[in-house]
Amino acid sequence: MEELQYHYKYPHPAVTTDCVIFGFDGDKLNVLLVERGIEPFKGCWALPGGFLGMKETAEECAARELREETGLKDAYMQQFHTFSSINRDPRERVITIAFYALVRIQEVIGGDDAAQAQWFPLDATPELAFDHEEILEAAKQTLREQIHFEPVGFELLPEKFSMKQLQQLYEAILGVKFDRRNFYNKMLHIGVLTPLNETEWFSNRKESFLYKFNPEKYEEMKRKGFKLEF
Amino acid sequence: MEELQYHYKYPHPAVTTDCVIFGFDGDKLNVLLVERGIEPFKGCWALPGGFLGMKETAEECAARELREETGLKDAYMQQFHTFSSINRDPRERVITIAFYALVRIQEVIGGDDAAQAQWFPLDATPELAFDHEEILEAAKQTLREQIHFEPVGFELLPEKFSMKQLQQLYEAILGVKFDRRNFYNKMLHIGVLTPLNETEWFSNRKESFLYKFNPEKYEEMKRKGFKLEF
DNA sequence: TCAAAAGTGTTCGCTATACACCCATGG
DNA sequence: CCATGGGTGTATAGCGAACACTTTTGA
Repeated sequence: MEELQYHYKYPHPAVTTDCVIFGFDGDKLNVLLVERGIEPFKGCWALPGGFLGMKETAEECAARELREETGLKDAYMQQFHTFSSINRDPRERVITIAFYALVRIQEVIGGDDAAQAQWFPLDATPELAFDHEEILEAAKQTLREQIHFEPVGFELLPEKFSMKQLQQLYEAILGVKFDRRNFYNKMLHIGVLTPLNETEWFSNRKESFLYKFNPEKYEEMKRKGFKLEF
Repeated sequence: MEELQYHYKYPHPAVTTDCVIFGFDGDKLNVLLVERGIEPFKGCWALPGGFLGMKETAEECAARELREETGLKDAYMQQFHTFSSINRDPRERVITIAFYALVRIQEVIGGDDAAQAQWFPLDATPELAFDHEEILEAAKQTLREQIHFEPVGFELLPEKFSMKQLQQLYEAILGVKFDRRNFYNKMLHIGVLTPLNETEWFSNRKESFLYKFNPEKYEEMKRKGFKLEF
């Protein structure tokens, strides 16, 4: 028989955090999923997540999950919604605080539980456990909105990147196509990119210039009020 | 001695919702606060809120709080953040799902607990219980961001309003001043306003034309992609 | 008759957009 | 030598910001 050693005067729901971990492979946006090893939904793919400890905030809990799955310690991470449908979990009432994280896919090493973690392109995700499809959909929507105010793109790219990569990322997030020349002009004009005098071969036709993100410039622009129109 | 009749294998935090209820009085943005009748923070002003029932979602819980305080049944309401600091509440671990609501201040009637509810201008709020100052600050920030994508302003105004009122509301939310003529032109140009052939006397100098919000036009614009720049 | 509120247009500069040309490379 | 990828510049239209005049009314 189970020991039920925690007692309360009123009923309490369980609280978890779930993480939608986005990574960009240079072509498509991907999300990291784990295969559940226990019931319910055993064998089903799900978002990484877990119960909130009593001595940690939701942010700490989500960061812990991220570290366990990716080995990353300080990725960009943001709370975006709390899901509280009554029957989310068949075991008991569970509400989950959902986060999304942006990571450089190259930096991800197998975490503690990495055996069953796997990247999926956003347009080819499997069926998910619980209400995780809804959570994933909400995360995608939030990311699309955030990108207008925050340079979230840069969190997903390596330190040095080509303009083409940056464009592909924005196209992948927003689901639209941009004119290559206008995209170059705009990005260079707003000034958050520092051109490097380096090139790299991405295609086998021609080498590309590399850029890096300029955080000081970005902070300055955010203070003055800022818009990134697309 | 208290009866502790709810038992769990693992510790569970308590979960509440808190509501930041904004109202516009034609001049300034206001927030509805309640005076706490019980410990902790007895006598202190706080955001309306309460414990999540086991048979209601966070959204239902917040709507219930709103109804109890304002008598309103279907105001605009939006979840914006979940606060989970460890010692938010001295009694036990409590996490709170925070919502903000936009209501027409004229439509608010005394709710069930109205005796101790009171509107405060945003620039003259008293000291608040718990971490409610932080919650209020986050709500203001969220509202400022939302107003660029959603016509949240209209939720705060009466059905018929003058251009001046609309401008004052936007100024109050964003904390800036606009050129009266440019504001008129822009608002009329984007087409979400329907001019009414009616006037009303707001000042004692000259009567003002009235407008109403056009939701169909707004939905159409939102589908096509949309920006409200200020 | 003067001050304050409110309604209406014009001008200018910037920027988003559409679009064309050149260079380098591998086959 | 040509197809492909990649770098750069220009012309135009539309929008945002600055700005002036008129009318109405109460004091």
